[in-house]
This record gives sequence, C-alpha cells and structure tokens, in this order.
Amino acid sequence: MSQNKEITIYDIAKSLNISPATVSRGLKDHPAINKDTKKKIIDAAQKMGYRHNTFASNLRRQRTNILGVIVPRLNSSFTSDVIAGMEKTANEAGFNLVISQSLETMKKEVANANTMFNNRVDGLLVSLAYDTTDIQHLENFINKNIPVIFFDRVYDHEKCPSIKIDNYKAAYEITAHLISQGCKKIAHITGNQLRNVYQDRFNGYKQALADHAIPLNEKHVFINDLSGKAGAETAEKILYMNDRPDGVFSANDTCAINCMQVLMKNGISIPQDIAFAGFNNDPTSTIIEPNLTSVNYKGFEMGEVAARILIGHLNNNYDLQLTHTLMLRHELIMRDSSLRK
Amino acid sequence: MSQNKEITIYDIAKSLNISPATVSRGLKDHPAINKDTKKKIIDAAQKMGYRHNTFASNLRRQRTNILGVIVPRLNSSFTSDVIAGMEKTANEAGFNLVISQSLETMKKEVANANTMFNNRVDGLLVSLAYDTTDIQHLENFINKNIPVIFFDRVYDHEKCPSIKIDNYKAAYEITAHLISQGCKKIAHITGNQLRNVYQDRFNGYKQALADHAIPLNEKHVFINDLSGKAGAETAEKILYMNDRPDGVFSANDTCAINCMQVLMKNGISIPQDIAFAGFNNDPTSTIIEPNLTSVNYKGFEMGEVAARILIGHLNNNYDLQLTHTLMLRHELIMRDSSLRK
DNA sequence: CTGTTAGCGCATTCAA
DNA sequence: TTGAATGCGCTAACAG
Repeated sequence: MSQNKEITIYDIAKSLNISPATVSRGLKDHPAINKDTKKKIIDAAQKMGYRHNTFASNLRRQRTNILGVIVPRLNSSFTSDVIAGMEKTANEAGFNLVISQSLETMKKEVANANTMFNNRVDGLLVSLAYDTTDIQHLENFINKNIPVIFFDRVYDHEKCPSIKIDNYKAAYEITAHLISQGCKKIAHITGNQLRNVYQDRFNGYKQALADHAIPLNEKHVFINDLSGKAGAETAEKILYMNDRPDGVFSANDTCAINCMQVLMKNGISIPQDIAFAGFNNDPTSTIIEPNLTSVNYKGFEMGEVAARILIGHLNNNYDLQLTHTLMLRHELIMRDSSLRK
Repeated sequence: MSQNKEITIYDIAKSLNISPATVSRGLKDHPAINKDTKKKIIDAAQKMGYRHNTFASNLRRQRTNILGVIVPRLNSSFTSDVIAGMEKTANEAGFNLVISQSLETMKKEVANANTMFNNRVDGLLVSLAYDTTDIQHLENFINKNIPVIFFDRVYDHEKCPSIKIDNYKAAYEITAHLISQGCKKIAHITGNQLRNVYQDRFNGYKQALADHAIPLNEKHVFINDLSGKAGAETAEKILYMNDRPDGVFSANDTCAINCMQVLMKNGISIPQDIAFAGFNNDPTSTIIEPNLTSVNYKGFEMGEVAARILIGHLNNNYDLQLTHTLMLRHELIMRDSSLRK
C-alpha cells in the first residue's frame, strides 16, 4: 500500500489505455458510456485503490456538496436528534454537513452565517437563535440563490421553506387537556415572542382558554428565557401569589421541570394543587416525579425531512417554492403531572 | 451585488495592477509582503466582495482543512458538549468538522471511517462504539499518516494519542466515598469490558474494595449495555436477591437513575437502604430525587483539547507522539443519593 | 518584496 | 461511444 501517491483518473486511464474523460464518465452514471467499458473502469479503480477527489470535482463543478447547519445549541436532546436525522439523510445522498451553533445569540448566528457563506455551502438549514430579530445575515444566500430552509424556529420569508410542527394546535390540545382535568386557572410560561414556536404556543393556549370561557389572567403569563433557572424563579413567583394557578403549561420541559421541583420542595402537590404540562418530551420528562405530560415531536424525522427537501432542490428534482411550509406530526403524551382524574 | 460572478484573486490583481501571487500572499499572513500592499489588497478584496475559494486552495495544497469526528451517538449530553468544544476550536483555527455517529455499532463505525477516508479528512477524532473489537478500519488512515486521535473511549495504539480522564482513579474515589458513608456491600453496574472507560472504572472499584478489605462479590457485579432499560432490569434483580447490596456504583448516570426509579417504586429507600453513585454528571442527576452523586468531567474541554492537539499536529507545531496520553481533570460531586451521614 | 509559471484532479465542451 | 483540450481558483517554486 503506497503511503503518498494518490491514484487519479489519469492513472486508471493509462492502465486501461483509454482517456481520462472516459474514466471520469465511467465512474459516474454518464448515459453515453459502454457497459463493458464502465465495468472495466470501476474494477480497475477498485483494484488500484482510487478515491474520488471531491475538491477537484467541487472546483470544477462549482458545487461543494456541503450543507450548512446553524442551530441554537448542539447539546439539547431535540437538536441532537435533528442533527442525527440530517446526518443520515445527507450522508446517504453524498452530502456533508457543516454544523455550527449560535449559542442562542443573534451575534454568533450572524458570524456563523458568514463563515458558511465563505465556505460556499450549497444550502443552509437554520433554526433561529432566541433573540434573532431579522435575517439580514441570510440575505447573502438568498441573493445568490443559495437555498435556505428553516426548521423548528422558523422565519416567514417568501423564498425560504419552513419545516415545523403545528405549535398552535399542540398548545391548544395540551391546554384543553389541562382544562379537562379540572384546571380553571392555568398559567403559561413561554419564551421570546419573536420566535414562532413560542408565539404559536401562546396563541394556542389563549384560544383554548377562550373556547372554554376561561378569561386570560395576565398575571399568569410568564415570559422568560425558558431555562431551568427561569423555571425555578417562576416557581418562587407562583409561591408568593395570592391567586395561585391550579395548572401550568410551560413552553418547554426544562423550565417546567425546574419549576415543579421548587414548588414541590415548598409543599405544593402535583398534580393535585397544580397540574403541569411541558413541551418537547425531553428524556427528563420521565425522570421527574411525577412524570411530566408533554408534547412529543420527532426531531430525527424533522432533520431527515429538512435535509431531504434541501437536497432534492439542489439536485433539481423539485422546487423549493412548492414546499413553502411543511407541518410535521406531533403527539400529546399524558403523564401523571397532569392527570387528576 | 452581482448574483453569479465570483470575484477571484485575478480580479483583485487586475484592479490593483499587481500579480495574483501577491494578492494570494496579501490575503494571508505571508511574511514577505509589504504592509501597505497587504492593506491595499485586503481593502480591495473587501470592497469587491471577494470570498476565498477553499476548494481551489484545498486542491492546490492537498489539504482539506476538514476534521472527521466519529462518535457513538450525537444525542447524549456528554457527546454534544464534546462536539461543541471541538466546533469552537476548529472554527477558530479555520477548520471544519464533519461529524458522524456509529450508533454504538462497529459496523457503522467502519462505514463512517471509510466515508471519512474518501472525503480526505485531514485528521480523525474518534470515540469508539460499544462493541468495536479492533481498529482495522482506521489502518487506512494510519498507513497514510493521517493523524487519528482517540478521546474518551480510546484504543491503545502506538501512533494514536488518547485523551481521557483517569477513570480508574475516579471510580476508586467514588467507591471509597460510598464506603466512607458506611456501605459494606457495594454493587457495580458496568458495560462492555472492551472499552477502557468501563474496564478502568471496574478496576478502580475493585481496588477500592480491596484497599478497604471488602471482598468482591461477583453476584454484585452487573455487566450490561448501561442503557436505562438495563438499569431497570438490574433493579429487578437486586430486588429478588437474598443478599442485597447497600450501595450501587453505576458506570453511567442513565443506568443508575433508571435503576433507582424501579427500586424506589418497590419501597427501597435511597440512600438509607441502598446508596447510589453514577458517572458523567448528566443533567438528569439533579432531576432525579434524591439527586445523584456522580463524577463530573468536562466534555466541552475534552473536545477543545482534542481538536487543538490535532490541529497543532497538522500545522506542524507539535508532534503527535509527544502527547501520547492526555489525562483531563475530573471531580466527584456528592449528592443526596450517597450521603447517609 | 513581487512576478512568472505551472499544476493540483476533475468534468465538460467540442470534435471525431 | 470515446478522446483532446481546457480551465475551475489557488499556491508554491523559482526567479528576479
């Protein structure tokens, strides 16, 4: 096994007494190529230990076969599922993923987008940071017709498809569930209303209340960063309230769980005194006692779908505009934290 | 802003009436370049909207500036911390990461390694799958002098540095801690002894027992895949034992937590009846009640260090052989699950 | 300090 | 169905 010398199509060509162009064609699905020639080429390539040089190919074809991914953070259960799904799909289609995290700040998101731009990714998969206000930093891509696809935390833009779940409906369902369990004063913990996921969930919550003739109590709406810390702080607030809620719907599980922990430490019974529901079906939902009712949606599948749409577009198999918004399925998982009956 | 035409160094050269070579140098830290010329070049590049073409550069330099990463799975708290650390370091050094997961099987690990090889990564960062028996699939790299660095789940190979923590010592400490809390019959749950992390932890446990004159009870050693399910099954076994342990040291937190849950549901008090300790300091350690004593080690830092060593080597700043094994710090975090006094 | 030149490996146009 | 020729954009000798 030679250590240093890479085999090229020229080497194969020489050994077979044919032209490099033919070898290049033989290695692909080129239509105009004799079957036998093709087989000969592939066999020789195999035997000589040829490996395709992506970079030369990229340079020549003016494509990189790289998909850029920008996520708020890599180390969350949901995100890593998404990435795993993307990796699988991309891999199968011969694409590589370059992944970066915004750490929930627009500033780093902008920097990441610029790096991706310079790296000439063929397309971009984006889930927005907590505080991103606009997508100026993605205009470079859009202007150059480099496809940008949003997932989960999306942005409404004519040229960019979105893949998400029906957050409004899920929130409606989970709120209605709490009501069906006898809750009459349901608090809501949510995040920055710039992000569709939190806005939609808030709206679903409000509509469910309205439909059941329950007035919205503004004191029972908590807007924060949905961190564990924020959950604990919310619990403190609830403890000091005259008019305590008898149910809490938190827009994510982390926040719900930390809130529950503090409440329980202070003698509140869940679900008897206060019922709880979260969102995301984090693995922690089944560790907290009582187990947390939540909304499950498949990150892995979302990753697969997002990558598939992007790759399909790049391969000109179908048009981005056709899939402007894609809604994936979700499911409500009822657990002890909300079951009072 | 033109949509289609990319600016090249030739365009800049022409507009400045200098040679492309000078432009190429000006854009880098080339030593032999006039300061003013450099500034002129950088300004022009900026103004003209130049972006560096990595692929042409790669082709020419015969380097890809891509680091391959193979991990057992992306969606674990520890791994995603590691990846985040690698991403940060790589990014700062102008390298990209291509990440893939073996899903804990050697078969996929082999496939991933081959893909990486064909993608011509400049170096490889690997944490081995659960059942990997040998590293034949990495010989391609080693033969070609493409550096391979192991982290966490390492393999002893003369040419491949390893980055890990002192699993032996950590396990020794945590076992000694349980003993100090009055435990006299400490069980151990561990994984495939092919993996250094589990073997070392097992050895540390055994040595701690020996040093405290506690005989090893083989019935109290459980070898499984350390999944949550395995933890629950282990709990069932413990429940049916005549001679129940009064302490459990699990080689990871997931398994410990599921085991605790089942035991508690069956009336066992923790830590009074059975004290518990895990490993990894998973976020779930502070959600389970009582909170789980565990060993903390910084995945983010491990990722940073691994990437830094690899990049340092690639840039010929230092030699791989010098850092054959690098041991990072760990810390024992004592929580209620083990504190009986 | 700067310029000239050549070629990294491939895919494609055009011609045969 | 195949071949010849070209250039994608850059960098590194080498020469000045």
